[in-house]
Formats: sequence, structure tokens, C-alpha cells
Amino acid sequence: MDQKSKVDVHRQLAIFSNFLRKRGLKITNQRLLVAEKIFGMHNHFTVDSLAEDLKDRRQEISRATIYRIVSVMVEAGVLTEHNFGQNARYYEHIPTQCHHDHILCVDCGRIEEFVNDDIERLQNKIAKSHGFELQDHALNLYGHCRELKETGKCARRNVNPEDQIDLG
Amino acid sequence: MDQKSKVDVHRQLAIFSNFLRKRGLKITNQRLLVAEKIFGMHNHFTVDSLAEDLKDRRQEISRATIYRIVSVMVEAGVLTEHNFGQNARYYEHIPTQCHHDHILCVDCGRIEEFVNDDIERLQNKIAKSHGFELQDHALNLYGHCRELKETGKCARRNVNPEDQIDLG
DNA sequence: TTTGATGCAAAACGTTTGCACGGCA
DNA sequence: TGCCGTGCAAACGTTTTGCATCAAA
Repeated sequence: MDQKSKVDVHRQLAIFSNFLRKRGLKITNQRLLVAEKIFGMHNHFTVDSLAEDLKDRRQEISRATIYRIVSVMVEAGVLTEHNFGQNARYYEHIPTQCHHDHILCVDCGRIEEFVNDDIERLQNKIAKSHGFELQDHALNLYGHCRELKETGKCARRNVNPEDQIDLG
Repeated sequence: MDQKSKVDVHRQLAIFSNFLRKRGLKITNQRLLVAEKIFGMHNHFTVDSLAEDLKDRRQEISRATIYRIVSVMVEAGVLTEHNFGQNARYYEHIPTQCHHDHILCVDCGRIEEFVNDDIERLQNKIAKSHGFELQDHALNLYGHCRELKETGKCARRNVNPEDQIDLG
């Protein structure tokens, strides 16, 4: 991690700690460790993969606790939850980019991000025309990325299945 | 159900039966009952709510079987699966409208449908720019519908929880 | 000291599966 | 008759929860 990232992580930890304090929640070792790990990541993860990543710590953190911490972080607004169509929920650390949507490869599980202001505007228009006050949205595109077509194979089979998307 | 709908249901049953025959799958009572029920519905449902709806039949159909039939119907292309962000998968009978997206009320669970060609076009453009060959997409808008604001209350609390969306 | 957080194990939930039986082709 | 579909119950994977213990405030 470069110097700038470290500073970012600390700033985000401070924001999260503040949230905990304001809500009368305790600032525990587990909460700080989980939050630090997440703030240092810039990819999508599941509770399961996060638990694996946290195994290198001196004392392992239980899954029940990770589930509880993750949901506090979602409430705090520093984490978003995604339903990409599989069994497990995916999470993503927010600060990377304020808002974006996802495009997923059905072959290799690759997840890329995009922003499109025109679509955002159209969504607002549609909501209004249905008499809805828009709160949130999820836009996921599913397709085949270049890799399989160009190289004849892709990551799907060679990678730890826990790190990937299975769109079956 | 009006006369036209009944004809539609029969036409769709014929299409589904054809699919079964072509694939060497058997045309069983359970498959016909489940398909008929689904073809007669024009809303979104879960396997659970479907099982409840089928309880008024002479002999109840087991959930395992319903799961199996539903997945055959998805393969047959007469049913689509949605992930609206809750635990259970939602299904929807296709013929209603060829393709559409959804807008969901976070208060009462109402689900409305929309189509927007501009968004479809933009999605294709985005996929292309990422080097993806677009296969499918999911666009869900979440917001507050008029009901709660205008009447001060909404369906959420008065309805069988199994029939609704819980975006909690 | 008080209260909330943690870890464990068990429960809960939606979904899938192995197997013996039954019904379609 | 042969083989696939069904129903049951058990297994499954993810998530939640009850409870005793532990640690932050």
C-alpha cells in the first residue's frame, strides 16, 4: 500500500470510529481490524472471503462477528451491499468512487465498474413518471469479456472458487 | 380470468409442452399444474408463495418438485429469475412483455415495470466500451411510491409477509 | 460497574440432492 | 417395460441468533 492509501485508510477509520462514538457503539479491536482490512481493499468481497483474508491476524475473528460488523458498516454508509445473482452477498468499500454500476463477466467472474450520467438522469425521469421518489438503484450488466474469446481460456477454472462469481 | 387470458394460458401451455417433448422430458401432472398456475399469474412470485398458491389443489406439490419445475421453465425461456436484493429469488412469467426492468417501493413492496430504449442503447454502448459482449442485465430502481406519503400508511404491515419484498 | 460486543454452537432460511417409489412414454 | 419425475428427508451454504463470557466506556 502506498503512502497516500495509508493516509486514506486512517482517515476512513477515523470517520467510522466517529460514527460508532456518535451512535454509542463501542470501538473494539475487532471492529477496527475488520474496518481497516476493508478500507485497504479496492475490490468486491463476500463475508467468507473477508474471513479468509483476516486469518493471518494473531487471533481469528469469528464469522458471526464479521457479519455483525459488516452490517454496522453498511449502516454507517461506508460499505454497500450487492446482489449479483449468486447465493452470497457481495460487499464493496464505498470511498473508491462515489457511485457506480457494475459489469460482470459470466465466464471469469471479472467485475468492472462504470458510471453513466445519462442513465442516471433517465432513471430519475422514469421514477418520477411512476410517481416514485428514487432512493437507490442497482444496474448490473452481464456479458462475456474479451479474455475467453481471445485466449481460449479464462480464470474461472484456475482460481479459488471463493473469489469468484458463479452465475451457473 | 377473462376469455382472452384463458386462451393465452392454453397457448403458453402448448409451447411449454412442446419444449418438454423436444427435450425428451415427460409431461407430468405436476409440470402442467405448476405451469398453468404461473401462466395465469401476472405478478412476481417466489417458490414459497407459489407453493402456497398451489395448496388449494387436490394433492399438494412438494417444494423440491416446484424448485425443479421452475428451473426447467427458466431453461425453457418462459420464466425469468430476479434478484431484488432480498434472500429469496423472485420469478416472473415472461410473455407479459418481452423485456422490461423494475421499480420497487421500499415501503410497501409494490413492483412496477418499465421499458426504456435509451437505457438499453446506453447499456450496449457501455458494454462495448469495456470490451464485453452484453448478454443480459438487471436494472432495479428502489424508491418510495406515493401511497405512504399520500395516505400516511401503506400495505407493508397488513399483508402476508411472504407476499412482499423486505428491503429492511 | 455497566453495557454492549464477542465467540460458540445451534437455529434459521432458501435451496439442492440421494434415494426409493410411482407414473409417463 | 424402462426410465424419468416425484416426494421425502437429509444435506447444504449463507446468515442470524441465544447465551455465557469478555472488554470498552
